[in-house]
Amino acid sequence: MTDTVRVRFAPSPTGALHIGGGHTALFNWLWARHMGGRFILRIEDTDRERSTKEYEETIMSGMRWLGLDWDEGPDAGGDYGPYRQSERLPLYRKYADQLVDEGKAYREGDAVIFKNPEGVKLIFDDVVYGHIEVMSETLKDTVLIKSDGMPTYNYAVVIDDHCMGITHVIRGEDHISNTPKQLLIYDALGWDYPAFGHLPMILGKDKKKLSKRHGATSVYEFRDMGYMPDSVFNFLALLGWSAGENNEIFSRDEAVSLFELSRVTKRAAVFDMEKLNFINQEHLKRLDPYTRLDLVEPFWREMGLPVDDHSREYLAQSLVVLCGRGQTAKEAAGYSDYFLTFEAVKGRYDGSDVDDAGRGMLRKFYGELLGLPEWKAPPLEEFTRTWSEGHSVKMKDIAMPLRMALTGMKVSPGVFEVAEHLGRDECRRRLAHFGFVGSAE
RNA sequence: GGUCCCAUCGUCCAGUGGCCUAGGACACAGCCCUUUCAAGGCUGUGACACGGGUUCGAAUCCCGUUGGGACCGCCA
Repeated sequence: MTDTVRVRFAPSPTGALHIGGGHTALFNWLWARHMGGRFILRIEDTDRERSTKEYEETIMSGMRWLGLDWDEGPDAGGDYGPYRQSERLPLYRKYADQLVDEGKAYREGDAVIFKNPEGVKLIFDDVVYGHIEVMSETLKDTVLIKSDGMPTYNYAVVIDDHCMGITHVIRGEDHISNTPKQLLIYDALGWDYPAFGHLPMILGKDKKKLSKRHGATSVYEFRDMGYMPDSVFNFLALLGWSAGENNEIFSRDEAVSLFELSRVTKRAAVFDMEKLNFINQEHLKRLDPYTRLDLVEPFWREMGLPVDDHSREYLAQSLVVLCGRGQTAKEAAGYSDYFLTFEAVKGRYDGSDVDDAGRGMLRKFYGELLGLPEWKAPPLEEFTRTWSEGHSVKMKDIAMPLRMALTGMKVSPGVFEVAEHLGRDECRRRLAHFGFVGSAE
């Protein structure tokens, strides 16, 4: 039991779950699950100014959204709690006092400061970056306890990782230069080092560290844009790791079984929206219609469409007809409004692009079409093809107006599939509205 | 400035001394399919930063150069 893997994600609750934080959490989670270990959530709320309970909540729900469940944490409990640093103050105090007593640290005002030794070679073998060594004289004295009684990051992280039995410290590459400082504290306390595995940074398109300037950066923004948790998960997992040469679209379970910390790459990765779009579309395609419906429905509602006027069956089938069009649930919702209401069509199209001569032909054709015995896509298409040949008009000259009248869009799924799904009566109603079908005369 | 890290197509990855005239994916271009758009199929453009070594042999190892990045807070 003592040698099971224990990893942690230790965010500070000073903002929503950032895409970089999500990446770090994800890799920790993958390693824990792959190894059958424990994934711990620790809240590093030692910045009294900026930490809030609300952000703590936001971060946790962001992780839940991504499907990263933790075994120990502020809400989950565990044998190594408390899991909020603000609640572990006596512990930090205790070791700080010990360090002062041993002459390894000194007090300055209310603060406790670690005395930086000289001539010590600090060495660690990073699971990802390999052998790294730094001489202690390149470092300075570091504050352990701040004047307000709170521990600093570099100190608390050591105490907690040790006391919580963390076996692998997996975090962003920006912490590599912090590691030697922490090593000094491990040494001073006579503790063994955990294994360290630093993760490559995630950059924006301009190759600068990802920030708000790059648009969406909190995982919630991706949810709101219509991305699936599974695809954000998949995409993030691909930043700095690969599951093998021909395996880019995968599930959580597949990632868990394939993941290897030693296969993580060192080079910073650029966050590429295009790739995320592709991955999301792939995951969307693989969904069964009703699950897809659950994803799209909120966006239809957001658009003010009459979702409740239709059956679940009809709505799900609408997405089947849509057939993978749209890279996000939001796009899919936007591409399919005409299935829910004719109003959307009327808002886009008024039939004025058809001249009188054209209208005459269309009335003749649509009149016959609407009279067909079977209202199914194949016979509709078959009839249309035959008719267009018989009257020497191009297929698209009679199919396109139909598309416009039915969907109000130049672009849609196969128009006969759309017509079938809409039903004969609804099609007649829409065609009649634009005068494409003769009212009695 | 000091310390540390990184360096393969525009982007994400594969590649761990010979299988590499460097492979896949996204994006891009063309073609096919076709009632539009997607999807799908096919084809193409496109990279080992540079210079020295080591070696019979280097994208892979070593050194240097250049270019990026991180850290150097009583932030985390």
